[in-house]
Amino acid sequence: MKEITSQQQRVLDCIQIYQKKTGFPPTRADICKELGFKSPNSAESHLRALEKKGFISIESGASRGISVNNQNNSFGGDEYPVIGLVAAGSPTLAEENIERTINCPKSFFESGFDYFLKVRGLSMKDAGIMEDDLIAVKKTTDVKNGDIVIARLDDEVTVKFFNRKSSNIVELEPANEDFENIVINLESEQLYIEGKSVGLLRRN
Amino acid sequence: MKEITSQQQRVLDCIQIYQKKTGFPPTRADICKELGFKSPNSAESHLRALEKKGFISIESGASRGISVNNQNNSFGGDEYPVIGLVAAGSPTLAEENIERTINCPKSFFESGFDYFLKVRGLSMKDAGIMEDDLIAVKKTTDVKNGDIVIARLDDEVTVKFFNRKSSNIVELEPANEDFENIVINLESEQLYIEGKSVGLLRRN
DNA sequence: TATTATACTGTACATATATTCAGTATTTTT
DNA sequence: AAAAATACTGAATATATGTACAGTATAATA
Repeated sequence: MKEITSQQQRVLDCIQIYQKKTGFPPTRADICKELGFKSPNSAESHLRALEKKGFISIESGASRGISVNNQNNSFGGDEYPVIGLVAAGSPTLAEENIERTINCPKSFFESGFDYFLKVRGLSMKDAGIMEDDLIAVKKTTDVKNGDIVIARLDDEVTVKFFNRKSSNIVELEPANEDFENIVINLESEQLYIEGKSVGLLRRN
Repeated sequence: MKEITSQQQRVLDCIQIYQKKTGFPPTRADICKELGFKSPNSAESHLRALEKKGFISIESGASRGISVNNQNNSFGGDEYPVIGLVAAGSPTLAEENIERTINCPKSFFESGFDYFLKVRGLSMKDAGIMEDDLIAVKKTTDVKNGDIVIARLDDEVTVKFFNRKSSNIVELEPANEDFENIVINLESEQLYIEGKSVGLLRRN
């Protein structure tokens, strides 16, 4: 995605505001009216530039055939899979593990996310994570101490605080005094970081 | 909102599916193509019926000028206010209390909701409600024992479990052993139920 | 320095599109 | 039994709209 100019940003904003207000995209003439242009070709040129840079798609020949390529704006939503956290087995995006999907804006959780993970057990209850809560998971291996991570040891998947003690020692810490820390020596054990928690959703 | 016929429902579904797929509403011809009609007037008639019944709005003269009147479908979202839970004062929807808004589908929490309430303190921590969590609040006075309610005593607003002991006695129970139950005698004290929690949102 | 991208005005036109009119037939409501 | 709503086909048309062409001017890039 190339850089956007300030005028192109104005046009992009205009499209989204118009769509939010009316329910359908603007025509070239609508954009001109909103932004004070006097020629429909002013809008046309900006639209072509925005399309070239990947911000929008234009359906040739179709009136109002503009669609914003929603990357990280809050207009429109997407279906996110809900994956059950089974005691054994990796929480892959394989279809058999998807319980259902939830429609949710892409930018709902700050840094974006990939799927929801349904929590089993109370090992993180003091961090406010209860049974059946849905954790918004961002797939990444870039985690810092104190992050709530989705970790996999062999086939055991677990949600815990991440704490790197030294270059070879990682501790996975629960938030419940009834559970004990899991100490992993990276030299003798395999630890997979599936991702980290970027948010939480609970529905009563 | 009058009753919808099965054919009109097909047309309404068609509009929403088309919009989700392309980013803009269909023309009469598009609807015909999708549903197998041979005359654009078939679509036109259904659109007029849907408009008359309040399911859609049509902008006269505008191409693709159809907008679905989103009541409780998951297409498109709305801005919901986030209200800070101040120690004293009612969490009204007055503008000065709105910290910001969050774009979220209307049907995101099952029974619908009216606003988000930002939590202060840890009095409900054992129920998994932590500081700065956002509770999805549905404005209602219809609460049952065990519901998490937003209650107001004079100017003090609090989030607690609701428990009616008898016709005159209500207990507001925290989920934290460091806090004590609030016992209210309805004969001598005023209790306002602002609403109840229908969900929770946390962003790391 | 030449070229490309940006940022417009203004005119023109083919076609995409809404919309009306004229029918036919069935079902529902009054 | 009459009227209104539903559910279509088919043709016609005014206009809404995308889009190309011809310019002008400035800033950024090669």
